[in-house]
Amino acid sequence: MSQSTTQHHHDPITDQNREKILQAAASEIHRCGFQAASIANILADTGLTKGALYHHFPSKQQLGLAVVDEVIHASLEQRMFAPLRTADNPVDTLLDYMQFRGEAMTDEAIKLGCPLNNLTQEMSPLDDDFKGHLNQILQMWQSVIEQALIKGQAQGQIRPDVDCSAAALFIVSAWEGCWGMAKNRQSVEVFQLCLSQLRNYVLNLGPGHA
Amino acid sequence: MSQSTTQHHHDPITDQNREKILQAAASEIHRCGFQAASIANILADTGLTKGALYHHFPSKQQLGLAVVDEVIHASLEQRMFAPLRTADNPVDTLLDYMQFRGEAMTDEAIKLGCPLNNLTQEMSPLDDDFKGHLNQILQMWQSVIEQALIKGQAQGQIRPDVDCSAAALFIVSAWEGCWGMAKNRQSVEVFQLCLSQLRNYVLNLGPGHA
DNA sequence: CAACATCCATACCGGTCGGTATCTTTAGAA
DNA sequence: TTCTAAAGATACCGACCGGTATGGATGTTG
Repeated sequence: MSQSTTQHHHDPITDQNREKILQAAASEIHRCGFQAASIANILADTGLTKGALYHHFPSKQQLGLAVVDEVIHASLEQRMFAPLRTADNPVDTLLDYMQFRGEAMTDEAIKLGCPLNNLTQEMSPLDDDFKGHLNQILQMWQSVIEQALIKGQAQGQIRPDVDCSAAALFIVSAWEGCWGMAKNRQSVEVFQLCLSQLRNYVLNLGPGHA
Repeated sequence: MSQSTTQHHHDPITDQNREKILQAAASEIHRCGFQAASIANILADTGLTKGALYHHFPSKQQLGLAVVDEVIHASLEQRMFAPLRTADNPVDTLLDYMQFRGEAMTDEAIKLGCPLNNLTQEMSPLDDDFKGHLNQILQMWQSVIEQALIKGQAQGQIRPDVDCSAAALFIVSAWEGCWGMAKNRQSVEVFQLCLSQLRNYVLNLGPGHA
């Protein structure tokens, strides 16, 4: 695979058109959802045609799954999971990240909603492949937060009696719920207000809040 | 309008076919979402044809809005809003209702998700009419819970420093979030576990948890 | 050069969609 | 009975969908 840069087969590094299609698909899916996402619109954004798309992806479903893995999962991994894993003080890192996400949120992003949650709500009941790939991301997210809370317990920031697994499950759930509520209201203030309540929940996991 | 039972025009009481279409549409939308809901499938369920549907509803959008108002809103009003409004002890009523919903939840309902949340996530960015009608339900829900918390403050069950509006916003958000998470996992146990964490949040609004 | 695989553009297909025009049937009112 | 309008059935339309078959570039290998 990495024997030579002039290899005969599929070289993912220089595959620019595939990446263009992937990004356009991610944008279209984010706007319209997967089922309503139009192949024609995606191609219009890229300037390419169906020949290019169906050369790189065997079907619309596989394109969607590639968006899930290579765009959504990759973005969360880089922006959230990795920092939480390597943080010395993961609980503060989590709280800071929630604060940051609230402040950096834009009207457009609120209007369209969380890409992960959108696809989860739409596709989980319809397609087991989507459900599996999305589930993997959500499980990873929950796991990262659970480990952060466990590390917080070792550091005395989280009470020892807290069920870190259940708390992590709830944090992820409520986080997506905040996105969803703000999406309907189309208000970043609602998102910030809602997320600050979630911050309160996390703070209440600390000592002195028995 | 109510002058006579033998009136010449549209009598909503004896309009059975309209109700059949409405229920079939609610079911189809619940399964597939609004955009993917097929008029043909709805009519196949009822045994009627397009002539009947487009006699009672001017468009698919208006049919969808009727489902929102006359099925989803009406159901929540009857099963949740009204009991909370008239309860002597609305905080306990809320906690009991959360418990009840968790225990009475079925695999099928978890798989399909919350009808209100499904439509909210799908349609809010796409259609202002849907957004408005759904927003009205969510605002009502939040308001009912906020009033319950305020009444709880008067009864000493909720700390006086609690921001009941923000807390109600978060409760509704997290509630839908729990449903969404369980929808991906397709597990009633996840729903119950998640909702029990939300119960903990509400309990932490009480005295002795400063 | 010739052979070949990659990459992508074009034209086209069957199927489904929401919606409409037209007609028949039904039923209440005079 | 006769008139009238609601109620609903049928056939049909244009638009869009995802997918495919084909052929033409392009560039690498023998």
